[in-house]
Amino acid sequence: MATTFPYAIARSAPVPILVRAAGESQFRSLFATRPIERIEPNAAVFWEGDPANHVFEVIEGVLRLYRLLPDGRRTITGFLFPGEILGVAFKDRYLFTAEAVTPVKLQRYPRAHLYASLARMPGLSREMLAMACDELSAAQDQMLLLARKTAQERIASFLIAVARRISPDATPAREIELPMTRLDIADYLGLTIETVSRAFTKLKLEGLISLPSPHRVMLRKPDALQAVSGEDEPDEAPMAAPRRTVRSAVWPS
Amino acid sequence: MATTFPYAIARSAPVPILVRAAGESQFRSLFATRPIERIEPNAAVFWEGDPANHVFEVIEGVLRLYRLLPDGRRTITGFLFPGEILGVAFKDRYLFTAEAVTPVKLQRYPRAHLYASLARMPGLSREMLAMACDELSAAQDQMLLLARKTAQERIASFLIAVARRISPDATPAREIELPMTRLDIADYLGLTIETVSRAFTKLKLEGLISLPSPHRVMLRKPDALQAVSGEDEPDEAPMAAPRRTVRSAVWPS
DNA sequence: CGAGAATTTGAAACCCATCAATGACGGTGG
DNA sequence: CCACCGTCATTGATGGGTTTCAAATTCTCG
Repeated sequence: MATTFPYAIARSAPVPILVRAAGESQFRSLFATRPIERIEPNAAVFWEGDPANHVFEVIEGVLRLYRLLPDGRRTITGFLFPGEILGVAFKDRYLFTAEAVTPVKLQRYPRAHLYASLARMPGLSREMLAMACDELSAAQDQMLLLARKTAQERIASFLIAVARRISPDATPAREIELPMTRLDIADYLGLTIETVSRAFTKLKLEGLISLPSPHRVMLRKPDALQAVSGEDEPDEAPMAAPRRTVRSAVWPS
Repeated sequence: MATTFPYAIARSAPVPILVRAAGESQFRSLFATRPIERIEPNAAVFWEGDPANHVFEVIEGVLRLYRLLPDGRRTITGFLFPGEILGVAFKDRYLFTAEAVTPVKLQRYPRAHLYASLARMPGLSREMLAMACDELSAAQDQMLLLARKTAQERIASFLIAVARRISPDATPAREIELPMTRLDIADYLGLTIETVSRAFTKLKLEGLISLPSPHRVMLRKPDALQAVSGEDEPDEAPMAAPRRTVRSAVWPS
């Protein structure tokens, strides 16, 4: 399809948008009376480019959200856990494909109703903006991970993030389940399955984790894992790195 | 700072948020009466973690937005061009640092006023949501680029994206200026300056671009460039790749 | 228990990063 | 005016982390 240059850039065109978000909210109250639907593993909730007619709440199970390049290369932009919300698009088409990793239960709410609710519930749009912001923050974390972290750091970051995400309270879980396959993890972290596997093995040999089964991980030394993740201050920083930028004259004004 | 595990994950904590967006809008009308401020190259508009007290519109020049890992590794999450908007946070702190690449003129608007305006201007929150969605779409494109594209593909994608962005009308510019340094480009694309430079040279040798100067690029074969970017259908796809996922029972309902 | 799928492990190749040196500008001061 | 100098970009040589290709092993589930 030799699309001529100007109008091509296939994916960033008039595509849809977002999103995922969790929380207690006016938002979730919308779903109260909706029937629960079930999806089998590897079935899609919707495809990238589908008309974005509904928003969804995940009741049970895990979803993966992904985009593809035309030749099939895939990046998983995120996983969705119970309690999180999906499809709050503000374009008319979905930005990505959403598929079930495990058996999933979810509720659906029509976007048209959502817009009506926006008028009625004053806090709702604010809430949706906050959700979009959280999403963006996560996306930027992920960009930093993909652009600059080593394989080992990516895996460590991933394990820590999952541990925090699945635990309802403040203390991250010590033992986590990873329902997704190594391929899913690889496509999420910008690696191959072999590299993912080797990174797990290395962390295991170093005693930071153990793997009772491929889909179950015990975090034996969470703070050591945190250190490996690249998010900690490096030990040796005797003198602070000098800022290379100039303080702006703008801020004080 | 050996933060104990639970509360660590420094960056995704209660940090701030967003954003960038362009457009004709109610939004931009807010800035009408504001004085124009000037920033010199490499000076910061604000730092990651600063209280997010203002939103900004870029009048002239280019900004870079970036995040750092504690050890100094950097990822530029985006560049901001004239007409685009910055700092529409919905947390209380900025998510990233914003610095001038070139001499920049911008206008500032207090966020507190913005919230007041939200009540007065009904379309505004909708507009802001749309902006957040565009931003997210761009972020996901970038994730795909960082996770799965080769150096050559990244550079081609970047050039095409800039050509589209700087041209007000629909037809991308044939000749573009890149005010940012090779290091900025490298940190945006998850590469090193050497790899960026070699990719430019290779595209030049292949006749797809020419480089009158390091900061000026002529796109000689835009559609060939598009083909290199990885966003085109690969030539050889005699039979469509089989979908590996199952059509969901959910959608038709 | 058995079969296919998923994961792990191994060996080799490759792309990009790193280290190093040269070249091109742009601004400054003699 | 032009040599000097610092910064940035380019080019070269080498090395390493990850990918690719391949095979063995383990897991899962009917």
